[in-house]
Amino acid sequence: MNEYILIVDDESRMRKLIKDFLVAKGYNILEAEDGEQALQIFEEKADKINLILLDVMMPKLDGWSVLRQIRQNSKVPIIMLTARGEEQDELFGFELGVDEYISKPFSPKILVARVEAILKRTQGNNEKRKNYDGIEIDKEGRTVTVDGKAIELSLREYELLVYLIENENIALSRDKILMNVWNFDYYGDSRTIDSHIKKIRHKLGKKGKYIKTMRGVGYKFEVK
Amino acid sequence: MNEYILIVDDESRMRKLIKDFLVAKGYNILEAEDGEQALQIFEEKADKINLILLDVMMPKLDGWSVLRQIRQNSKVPIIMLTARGEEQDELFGFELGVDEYISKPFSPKILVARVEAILKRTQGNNEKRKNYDGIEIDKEGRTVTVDGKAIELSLREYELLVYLIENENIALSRDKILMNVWNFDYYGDSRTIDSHIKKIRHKLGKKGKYIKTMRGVGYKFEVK
DNA sequence: ATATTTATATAATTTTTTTATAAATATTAA
DNA sequence: TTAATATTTATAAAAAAATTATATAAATAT
Repeated sequence: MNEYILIVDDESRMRKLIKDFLVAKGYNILEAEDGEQALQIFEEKADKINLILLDVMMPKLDGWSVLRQIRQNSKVPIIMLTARGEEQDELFGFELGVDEYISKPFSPKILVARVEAILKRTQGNNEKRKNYDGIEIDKEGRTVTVDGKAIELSLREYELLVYLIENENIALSRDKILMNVWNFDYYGDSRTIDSHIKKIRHKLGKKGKYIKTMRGVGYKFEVK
Repeated sequence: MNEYILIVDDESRMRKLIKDFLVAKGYNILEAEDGEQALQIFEEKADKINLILLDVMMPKLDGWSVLRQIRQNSKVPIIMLTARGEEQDELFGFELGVDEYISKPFSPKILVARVEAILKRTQGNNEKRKNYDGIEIDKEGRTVTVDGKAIELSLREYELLVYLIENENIALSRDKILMNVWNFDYYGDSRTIDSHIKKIRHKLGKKGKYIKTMRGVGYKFEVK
């Protein structure tokens, strides 16, 4: 349960409405107010985003264009938000890889139901707890235990560790880590990541060695 | 752990498959091979049955009809078994009170995981009284006692505490808490939640420590 | 009237970032 | 290859920033 949903709509009121209901259901929300911003955000956080709610009518770049662009290299589930009367486009959309349509106005209940149905379908077996040679992450509780003993991690430490672990066996550059664990625009350079890595390693004790240093690149979580 | 699960499917092979896995997990199984039988069994044993696995396509009386009948006077959790491609019915189902969908073919692992998840969710909440290391909530009476001694909580305090406790071991964000305990959205960030937490902790005395602060996130109720 | 809820201000605490230096690793020249 | 040099990361401690706890006051509801 740590899914990210990108809401793309030019009306801030609409975004807020949707967001509130999804937040209440425990989803993390990203917002874009036009197509260009949507593409930009998606490019940065593609690996985090589990579903996109995409309005059709938008200034700058409409929903269809965004859809096409994203579909060039991603299969992320997309729900299109259409105004009533745009049904004739639906068939067209399915061919481009739309997963669902919801026509405005819609009840929040329906929206939530569809989102949950799709995520259930696509996520498949998304276990809440995972165990990596004794390092166990409980996402609901946001706690980490090592060999059954809880360790205390700060927010950033927790998120950094989870990010590394979710990308097990993948070398992650510092840039990528900053993009995903910190906020989009983060200027600070210095040894911030290193400091956190150090603390995490220390708190993991013997198992800290699973966080490998990839010299010149970044870090990698690898159990072996 | 003495839960009864009713499996409704016209294919005996399918029933056997599901049954074997659930029996292995320690559940008691009842079987029905069509909708009529399902209703009959449910009528007889309604108070014993904790969950129903219900196939949609069946002779005599299909899954939807069974669902509707049962929902007239029971909230028993129901998981619908659908053939692939019946997704469009899902929304319809949710409104009728379906708790989950599993589409065939499915892996037994997924089935078991969902069954367990639902039972955990529903069983926990069903009890009118629960005791968390001396903190006891009587939902009917809307009272809380600590080590047998009643404490006085205001409306918000009570609801906040119940919300935290019902989500035991789950880290709850401030947003989520606001949405669920205050049920309106809320501008400006004041320390309202914190104030209430403080008061609850104080009233819980020593046991106030079970409300953990999740820095950067929110709060979590955790007895340990 | 009284109790409850929310707002505000400040203190206390924790987290995050920066900084400086040491250590490790890689690169280059002899 | 070895030694010198450069680059990168590890580490610790200090500084800065962010978050929460708490008390009290104000607003609101009962």
